[in-house]
Amino acid sequence: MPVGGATILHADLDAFYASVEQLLDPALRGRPIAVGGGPNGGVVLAASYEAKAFGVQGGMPGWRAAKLCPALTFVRGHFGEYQRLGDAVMEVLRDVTPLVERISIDEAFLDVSGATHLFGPPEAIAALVRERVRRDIGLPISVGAARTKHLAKIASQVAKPDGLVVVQPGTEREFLDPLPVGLIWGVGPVHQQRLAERGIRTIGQLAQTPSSAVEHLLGTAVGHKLVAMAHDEDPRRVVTDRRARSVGAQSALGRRRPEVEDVRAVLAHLADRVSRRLRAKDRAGRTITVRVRFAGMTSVTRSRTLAQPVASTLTLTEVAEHLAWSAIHDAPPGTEITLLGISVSNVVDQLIVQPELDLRPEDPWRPGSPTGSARRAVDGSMDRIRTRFGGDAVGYLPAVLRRGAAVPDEFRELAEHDL
DNA sequence: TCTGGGGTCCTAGGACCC
DNA sequence: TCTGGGGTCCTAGGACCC
Repeated sequence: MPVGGATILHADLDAFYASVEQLLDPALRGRPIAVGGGPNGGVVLAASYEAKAFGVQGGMPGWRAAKLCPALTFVRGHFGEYQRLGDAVMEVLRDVTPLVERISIDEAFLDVSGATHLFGPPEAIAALVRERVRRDIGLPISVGAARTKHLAKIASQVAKPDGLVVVQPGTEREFLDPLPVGLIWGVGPVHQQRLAERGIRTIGQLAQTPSSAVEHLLGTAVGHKLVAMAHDEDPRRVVTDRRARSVGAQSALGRRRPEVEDVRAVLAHLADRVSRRLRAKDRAGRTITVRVRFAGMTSVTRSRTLAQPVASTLTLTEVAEHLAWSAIHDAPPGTEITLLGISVSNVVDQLIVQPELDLRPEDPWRPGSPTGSARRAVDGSMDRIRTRFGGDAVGYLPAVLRRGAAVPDEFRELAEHDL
């Protein structure tokens, strides 16, 4: 148990992808750069601080970024390097304590309460981590230290770029009160707007608002949580073995009229990616959700929960196809689609193979499709070939996806959570 | 010129059960 | 004949995060 001291650290690499590019190519240092996208299309995945100064942000269409910052240099990502360097940073953190909770490629919480006898007080540990990451890896990293995860995370945001902020116990209120509510984890543009309409802009103002009023504004659970955060009540511990509760894959397609063969090919490709990840970890899921985005950015989901967990490519494809067409048929005739996605939730361990597919007649499998054992045999041999010869040895990228601006698989993998 | 891809959690209504 | 309250699961949508 932490007894006092700002023993929770939040370590967050600064503009990670962009910093890696500047590390790899000295000519890019000190210049506004964007990873991904381009002046004619695609989205910016990350921007250097020099680019952020012009208002360029991740997720922004490339043409808009180029307009904001005419001198912007677009670079293709070195996704393998991001994975390698992100992992290396985590090893530096684990040298300090095993209590590291990685929450993304470039970000982690540390509980250093057991490390102070070796390395000194939390502020010294934070400084040490920053120095080692800079010296051994060459990347800038910001660190926040506080008594809770929530506050440590806010502190690291305040510390950016390349800084260290320690919230000493007892000084939490004076630190939090003047900060904008948007710094609270879980407060995005919508909540911020709704709070602002009631005159609530700072965390201090939020802390002085009755919980019931905020719950009325944002819903019971969200409101309750936010007020607790504003009061600096955060019971969460650092958890080292987090596992994903769902696994999914999606692809933007550009605008197209939905055609049976296209839809089937894309869904088969997505189902293959999802089910391979499940099988690799001996897991399976009961709920299958399909997302269809239509031109105009409106998107709908259709889901179905099966009696048995599934992890077979073919089953997933068939259920997904059924769900996708149910969504498409509910849209006005002639509507174009721009994205298809599949997600599997209600995920469970499945060390023993279930008789997945000897199914009820009302289930939507096509008549004459393979039995459960045939499906397992196909998946099994595909998985073995891929293990031997690499992921691209079998399977194919549908022509529909090749025509669009498909994102490289290495980039997808960066965002995957451990199953 | 027209917006990526991976996730988490919450809400509300309906079905169903006891 | 009319009626309660609690709990669980499922579906669809939405806000948010990296």
